[in-house]
Amino acid sequence: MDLRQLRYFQAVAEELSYSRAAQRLRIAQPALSRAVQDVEADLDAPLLERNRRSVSLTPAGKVLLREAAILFERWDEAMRRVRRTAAGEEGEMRIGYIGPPTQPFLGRLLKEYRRRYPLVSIHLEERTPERVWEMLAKGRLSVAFTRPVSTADTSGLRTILLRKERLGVVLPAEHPFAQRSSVAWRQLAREPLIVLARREGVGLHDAVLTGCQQAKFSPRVAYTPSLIGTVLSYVEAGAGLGIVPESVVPPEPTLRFVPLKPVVSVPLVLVWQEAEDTPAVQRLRELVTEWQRTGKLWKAEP
Amino acid sequence: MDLRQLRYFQAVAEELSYSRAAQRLRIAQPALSRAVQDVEADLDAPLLERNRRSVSLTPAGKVLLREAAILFERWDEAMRRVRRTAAGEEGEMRIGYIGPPTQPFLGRLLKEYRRRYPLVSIHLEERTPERVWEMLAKGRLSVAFTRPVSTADTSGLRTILLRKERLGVVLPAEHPFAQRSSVAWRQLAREPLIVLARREGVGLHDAVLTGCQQAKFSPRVAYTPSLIGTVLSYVEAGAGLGIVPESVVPPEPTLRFVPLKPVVSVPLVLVWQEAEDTPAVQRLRELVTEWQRTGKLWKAEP
DNA sequence: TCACCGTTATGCCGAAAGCGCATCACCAAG
DNA sequence: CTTGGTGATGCGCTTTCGGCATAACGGTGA
Repeated sequence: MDLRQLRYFQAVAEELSYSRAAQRLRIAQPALSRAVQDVEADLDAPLLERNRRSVSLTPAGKVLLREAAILFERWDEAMRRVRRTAAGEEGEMRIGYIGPPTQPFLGRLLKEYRRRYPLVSIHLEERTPERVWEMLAKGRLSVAFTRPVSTADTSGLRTILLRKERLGVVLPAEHPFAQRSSVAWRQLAREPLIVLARREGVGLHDAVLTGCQQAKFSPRVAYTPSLIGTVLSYVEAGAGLGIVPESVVPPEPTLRFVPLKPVVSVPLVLVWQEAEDTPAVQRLRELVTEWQRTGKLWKAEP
Repeated sequence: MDLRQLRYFQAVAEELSYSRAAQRLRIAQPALSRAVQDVEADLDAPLLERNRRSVSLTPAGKVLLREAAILFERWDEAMRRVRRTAAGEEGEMRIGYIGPPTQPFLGRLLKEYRRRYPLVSIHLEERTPERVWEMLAKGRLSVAFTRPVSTADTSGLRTILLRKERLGVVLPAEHPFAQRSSVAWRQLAREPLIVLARREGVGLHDAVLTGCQQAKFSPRVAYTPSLIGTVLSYVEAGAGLGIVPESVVPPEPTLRFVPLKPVVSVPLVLVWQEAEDTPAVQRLRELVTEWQRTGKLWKAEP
């Protein structure tokens, strides 16, 4: 027994007429006659009562008609789902990300993604850059927004650069450097510095150390808090000068951000498993590329 | 896309190997290769990743594999149900019956039926004989145990005789007739009689009147209660003599049943719609026939 | 490095199945 | 009794399906 045969039976059972059903199916009537006979033989069950000039359903026929409707429904649904999955319009995606540097765009990006592909279910995992890379390597994430980490195992992973952020110094508005358009690394040699803890952001922390090293001094690191916001709090409290990427705009008017020279930058990247490059991830990449190309994010609210 | 193709895809997806799948399906490997390609073209979705020496599932392939399992499950279930329905092992049956004369056997009969065909759902409707015939004519019942009713429309209905019950007189144990082996109708001429109400049992009531008429007298009908049990109560109370079929065995030792001569009997029949003669009903008829033939009912409890 | 083995894909042919046309058998209505 | 419409059947054509032989390819071992 076959889908084609079932479809034919269904047509006859619904029309209660072989000739009308044949018209509907755009085939000749004898083919139908055969098909239904074959089905009956296959199930060894009479399905249609063809007595004098009228066709009616036997109990088994009624059951089959009901079941057929259900089966075709499920069948179509299954085909739809496969197509949608292949097109990246349906599926599942686990996104890893690090909070602060992605905060300015991630929300709006995902909002647009959900608008376009509402059937893709998204799981978000906020972690430290190191954890993100680890989960990615283990296949626990489909894709991630993070910073490069030198220790990470990047085999089988592919990345695209989203942005490079210059490092700069955050200082109180009344500080002598506050009005300048840039500050040299050298000038930080004697200052107490405040940098994000290494375990929270290896890339950033190491970039700061590299900057100092290239300027040939060893930094006096006063504090290494776990949150980027806490860096700002320390600065406000006069505990020293903070070093952060430019995306960390101080919200308080009492603080200033001044870029450091020579430019040292920390990249932000999009990473994914080459092996698990699902259509849903591809669509996300397309969206990111579109954003990069046009330079425009989508409005938060339509 | 086709059931065959889906089955082929399923085999490959489960084995993750074309050649093993081909072995399992007992076909040659090239046929499989084609079939899967056709499916992929049909859905325009890649389903299998055949890279270097290994076959793996794409996201769409995973979805299809899951859906396929569900679909085949439902498909098999549907086929099973149709077969079972045709064999009368599954289905629905509305049985009409009249209470008192069927009481000695109906319970055990249905118990055995349920034991043999547990998936047939049975609806029981107890009515007066007239109502039973009416519902049968309207197609509201699949089959019924009842007594013939002269006014009933029997077109399209078929009946088989279950038993013919002789009429007899129920009287107090101390009554002069109580020790006799039969009583002539004539002898009831002067007695006050108690008969079931005509609206409750036309066949029985009319049979009594016919008996009297053939004995050439008009009966003195004292009471016509609605329940057969009430007939016995009246007799016990000394209100007259009851006339009932022999299946009404007086449980009280104070009452006696004595057959009437000449024999007048009321039949009990099994009736069904010729047009709605479902397999479930056929099985019930077979069971009844078996009972009639062997004369044996099945034990109430195994 | 190269031959070899086992993998999937492709070309080709014979067998089988599906379909349409013509026609039959049947029944009801005119 | 004819006529028109129904489903069933016989037959030939076309399509499809499967098998065989073989190609293309990648991994493995000498």
